Amino acid sequence: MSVGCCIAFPDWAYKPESSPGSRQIQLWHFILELLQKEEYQGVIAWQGDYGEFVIKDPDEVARLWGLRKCKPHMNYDKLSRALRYYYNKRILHKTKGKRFTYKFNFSKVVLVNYPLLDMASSPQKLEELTCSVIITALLPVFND
DNA sequence: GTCGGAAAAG
DNA sequence: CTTTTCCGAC
Repeated sequence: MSVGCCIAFPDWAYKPESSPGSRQIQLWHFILELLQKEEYQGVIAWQGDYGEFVIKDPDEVARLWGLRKCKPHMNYDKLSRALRYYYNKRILHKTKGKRFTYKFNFSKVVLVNYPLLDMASSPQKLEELTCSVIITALLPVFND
């Protein structure tokens, strides 16, 4: 567990500059990025349970991802394989039965000394937080 | 559609 | 190490 300025998050969410995988944007980070922007709600959006999101337009998400990584031949088949590698890493898991739906493991994300809410001692409080609050808190840490 | 092995790229 | 590419199996 690593500690940031205002929040503490698991090591899977922490990628220092020197870390091998940090040189290029991580897929799950990119997903979080799209999820945060309203203009992509027709392409990918939060839906269902806490941390759950649905890819409404798989081809478009793949196109956007390919654009970011300069991989013109990216498609949902390949993007989804990358997402499946996250299962064992406990970053994501599949919401079975729901098409194009995955779920972030925010249960491993613990916020401490949050400016407005005191949830460090109450796991229930974390569940009450909206995903957008979590993302808004996490993204500044990951961005340059 | 989803899964996960295998090989390979960076 | 993460992700890309390819693909057989269900």
